[in-house]
Amino acid sequence: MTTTRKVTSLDVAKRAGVSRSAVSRVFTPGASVSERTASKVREAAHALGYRPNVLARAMLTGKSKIIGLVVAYLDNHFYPTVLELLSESLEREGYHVLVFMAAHSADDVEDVVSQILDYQVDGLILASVALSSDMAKRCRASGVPVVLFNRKLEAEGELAVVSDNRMGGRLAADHLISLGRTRIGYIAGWEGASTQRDREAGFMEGLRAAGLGLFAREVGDYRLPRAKEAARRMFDTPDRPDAVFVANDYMAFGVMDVLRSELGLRVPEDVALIGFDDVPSAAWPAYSLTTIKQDAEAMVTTTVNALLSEIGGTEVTSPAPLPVALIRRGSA
Amino acid sequence: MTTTRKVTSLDVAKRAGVSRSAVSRVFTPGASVSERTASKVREAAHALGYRPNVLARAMLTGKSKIIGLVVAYLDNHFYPTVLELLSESLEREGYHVLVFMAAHSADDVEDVVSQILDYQVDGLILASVALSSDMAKRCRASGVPVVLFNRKLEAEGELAVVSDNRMGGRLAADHLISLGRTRIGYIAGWEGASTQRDREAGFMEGLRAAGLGLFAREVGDYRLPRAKEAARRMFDTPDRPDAVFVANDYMAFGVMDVLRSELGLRVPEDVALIGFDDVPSAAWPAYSLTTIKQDAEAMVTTTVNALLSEIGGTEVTSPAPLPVALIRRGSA
DNA sequence: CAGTCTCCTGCAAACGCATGCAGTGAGGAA
DNA sequence: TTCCTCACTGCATGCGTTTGCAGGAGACTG
Repeated sequence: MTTTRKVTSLDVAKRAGVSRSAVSRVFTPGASVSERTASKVREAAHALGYRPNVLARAMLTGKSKIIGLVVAYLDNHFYPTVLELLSESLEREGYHVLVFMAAHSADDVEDVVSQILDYQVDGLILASVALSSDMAKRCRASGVPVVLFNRKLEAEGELAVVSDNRMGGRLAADHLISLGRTRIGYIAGWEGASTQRDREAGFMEGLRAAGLGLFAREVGDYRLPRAKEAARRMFDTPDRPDAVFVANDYMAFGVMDVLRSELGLRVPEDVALIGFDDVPSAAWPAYSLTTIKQDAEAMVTTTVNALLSEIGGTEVTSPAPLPVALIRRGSA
Repeated sequence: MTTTRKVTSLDVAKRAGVSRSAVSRVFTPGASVSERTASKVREAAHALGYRPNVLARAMLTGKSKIIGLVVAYLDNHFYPTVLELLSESLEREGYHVLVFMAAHSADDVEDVVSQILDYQVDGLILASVALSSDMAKRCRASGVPVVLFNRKLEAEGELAVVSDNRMGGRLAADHLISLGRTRIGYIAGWEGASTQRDREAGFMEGLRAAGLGLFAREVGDYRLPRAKEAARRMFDTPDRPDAVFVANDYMAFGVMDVLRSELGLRVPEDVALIGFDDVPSAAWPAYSLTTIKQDAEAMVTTTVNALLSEIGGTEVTSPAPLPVALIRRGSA
């Protein structure tokens, strides 16, 4: 193994016949260098294969150009999409994404956030995961801006980017009601999540507005197996709902599978089904899932803007909830 | 904004009445410290909220404890799964994952790899993406071990972890033949990928062994829209195949959608369909896709082991292709 | 009690870079 | 010519750690 020694700015400096400062300035946009030395340096750098060491620069400037991302559920296809968008968007701004997987326990999140802070990240995005207010404090103490993605914290004034989940729930209710359904059920997500609470609240509001009550309720915790169990409990009985709103698409797929494959029910004839998120596979004909669309792109753009502003020193407040839309497909 | 100043090892040292070296040693496993000072330091550190700066440590030791991951297709559900496994597995070893999205062009990969190297990563995993041998050389020059995940490079002796794609293709062929199908088609992935080539080679081998030729061939490039177009070209004709092997599950879903929803064909009665990967949704009843299972967990474990060995200085050679298995479901 | 060993500790030098400061030279104005 | 300005450059310092080295203090042996 010909472990070639690492090539530093000094090597380039020597080869170009200038000082280390000069080569540093060549790689620092906006610094004062003559075109003559710049080209000498560039040539030497290229010949030696030199590129500035981001870590060393980070130490000095205090800016690591890396953003920490905590994420929990990658099996819910919404999050891979978001990750992809986020990463592309941040790369465009010269940042990169350090990914941390969190189990769902608060302890774990705590632990993970500590680890992230060790990397001197310039910012922190928490997706699908909440943050203890204690932890939030520690982040602020480290001067690391954090934004919650698709989750909000009631108590604190934490920066959060969310869709209008309440309106989404309302749209779902209105749609099912407009279809003439009356025995309407709800399969909830994880009760600790603000998305779950808001979607349910909006949904209930819609039912109430039509003078209806909830016919049945189960909780699926945003997990596939739990959602399927929930569906069985709710529908494997003669006195079953004729419509159901499921708190996200991922669970809705499982519910639809149970309805059609296990219980032999027809969707939407026997039961109308509506999900939330509009993940790509919701559009696939095998499911053709009617759903409430969250605009992932807008959410990501908003998140990145907010985060970068905050990093730039601008005090920023949580943006308004982003609009959602009913996407009518075959299932309702 | 009460931008609390960053707390350094010196602060801790002063508070604990010791030197910086002492606190450093407390946080360096295996260093020589008395229990007495260790506890003093730990207490001071806790009180001040001190944690060692990973970046500073990285500069000195040359080990950043971060692994670069380049990935291209996150819409193919195989890769989110892998990312999750990879990240968890590496976190367990004290590493973290810096994610880079690559477009599919070689230029872009080149560019992305350069960026990664700037971060002084300890290792590099390239998933779903190939590497020019020139780039490989540069990595080796930087002393950064790289392993290709689910892709191999014919030319170079690059470390690569792959399944036995050839055997997978063979299994697919054998199975379709055992079903009595004779007009058998193939929808290829991106022709630049070794997975595509190997799967097709194994498949052809199976057909030949049964004295059959390929009835039809189209290419889907591992992209959903292209796969659907390919399916239309292949099946929207009276003289159509009675079975088709699709180079991965992601495309197979699209193909099945076209067959059933657009062309009104029955699967498997009219056409038997078999995919590759065994992504989680292949098991969902709406598709119930017969497929060749790649053992993602084993692939990840193997990858991590190889990478860590290489980082540890052990020269390592590409492991043998990992076993695959036919998963019989409803589609064939 | 002297000598030796062991264990622990602090000093200082790195790691690779950015940046304030002072100094150089060239060019322009008077 | 002289003085000032301005664009450029190098020196030296510092970012927050780790670590080789040498010194100090006990502990142990004889």
